[in-house]
Amino acid sequence: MTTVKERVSNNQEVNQNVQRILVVDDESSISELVATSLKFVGFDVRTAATGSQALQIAQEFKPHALILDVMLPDQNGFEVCRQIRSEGQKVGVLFLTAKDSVEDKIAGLTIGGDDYVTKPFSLEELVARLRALLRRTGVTEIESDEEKIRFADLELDEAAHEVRRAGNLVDLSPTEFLLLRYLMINADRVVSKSQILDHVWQYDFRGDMGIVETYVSYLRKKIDIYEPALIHTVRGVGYRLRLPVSK
Amino acid sequence: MTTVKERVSNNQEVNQNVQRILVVDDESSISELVATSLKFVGFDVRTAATGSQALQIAQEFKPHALILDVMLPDQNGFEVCRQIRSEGQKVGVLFLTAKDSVEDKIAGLTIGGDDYVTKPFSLEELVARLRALLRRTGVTEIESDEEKIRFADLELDEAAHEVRRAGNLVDLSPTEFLLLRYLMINADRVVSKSQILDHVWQYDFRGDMGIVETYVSYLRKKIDIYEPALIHTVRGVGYRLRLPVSK
DNA sequence: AGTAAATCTCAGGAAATCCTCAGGTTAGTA
DNA sequence: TACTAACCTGAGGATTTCCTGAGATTTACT
Repeated sequence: MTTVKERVSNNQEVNQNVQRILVVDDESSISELVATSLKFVGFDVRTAATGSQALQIAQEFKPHALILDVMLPDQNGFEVCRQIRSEGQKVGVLFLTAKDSVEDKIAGLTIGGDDYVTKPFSLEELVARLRALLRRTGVTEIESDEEKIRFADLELDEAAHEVRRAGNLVDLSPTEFLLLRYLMINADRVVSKSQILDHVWQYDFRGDMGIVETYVSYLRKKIDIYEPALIHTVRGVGYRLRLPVSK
Repeated sequence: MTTVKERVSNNQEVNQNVQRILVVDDESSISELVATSLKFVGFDVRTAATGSQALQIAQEFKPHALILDVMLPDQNGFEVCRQIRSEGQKVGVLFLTAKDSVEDKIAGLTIGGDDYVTKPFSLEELVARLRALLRRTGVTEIESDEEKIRFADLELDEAAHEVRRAGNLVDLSPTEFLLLRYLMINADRVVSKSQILDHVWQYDFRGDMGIVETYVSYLRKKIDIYEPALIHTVRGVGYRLRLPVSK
């Protein structure tokens, strides 16, 4: 999450040190959204709007993973996936699919280490799934990522989807889990309610920010029943995970 | 807003060393206000009143960030944003929106590194948000910005939204925080009450300057209970943050 | 279908913050 | 010293923000 500065956005040169992701979706609003977020967290990203364009870019970009809309104007996502793989490229695929489309069909087709996410998704979730996929498919040369995030006596295990406070297992709902992760990733800095909404909730959520308050409240009842309390509200600004200060 | 004379207002030449901001708002009072302030703090600024004009200017000006009213006469701000980005320009966007407008709509759309500020805003806040945005989106080549401002034994941490005096945590309300930041940014120079009002309070505040006195008083009770006092009043002129002089 | 869990809306109450006001204090000046 | 303008600060009411419980709605699973 920290600091990967990519200066030349449309640099055609392939950056060797960073994981490369190719995002394929014909809705530019989606691919832009995803690309921006992924760049922000440190990936090297390209986008394509069609299957054939994706194929073309993949040849020279050699992505570690694809984020691939199942519905594309020229051909379907599975076909694109098959073609790219038939060229010998070892690449994990994260499919994007509409909620109402027949999920089982996708489930059946996402074999191997692949995965899928339904639209609309939340950015936190997308990134988490992508990371898991990269780990699973082992396309990453970098052994960097530990699968646990820690803060104080809090421990969040991505792989096991488990949270512990002072060793005690805490049972969280999916949304609570995403919220806590977002807070932990941003430990010690204030995050506003709209930032939380943007990252934790699905991108088309239209409710008001009260729901963030509600979920913070839920979270507190589960993890801040232990001492000391870690979730602090900064009135008029947002929330912040922090340890009590010395004085 | 007081008096910042902008000399080379419509200089078409692009300054390469300074971050370029394009301000888009159809109310000229707003865009002027914002432009003047940003120029004053060192940005290279252009303004546009419509979406199409913004697009046109963006092409040659290549701004690092946009400050963009959501409501524009010809098209809405999101559309403008999308178009500029679709041309491959990498820009962060700070949306301006009326307080009562449907906030949820914005929340959903300002993903990635973007942010939004509701009208009426305070200039201090706008600039702070803009800086944070530039840091986040990494469009700035300058890695200079630490997220802390220091003066004497005072330390103001933007990210944590925390203030310490001699290491001791000081709890400030949002307005107190903005006021202190303004004083710290202008450390050692006198700032008048109307300057403070212009920068710290929302631009439509209609109360009198007594409120500045009140808040200076609040601040003193929180940070000048320590020795030596740092906030000094310059009678008939304003306030000034300074260390006692040796002689 | 039926149940349980998770999600979301809503609204009352509590608390922090904001702001006005007015009486008291200080600094400058005659 | 007396006067005046500028400034300080406490009090208190208005406003905003936040918390939380309760219920409606959706989703997942049997």
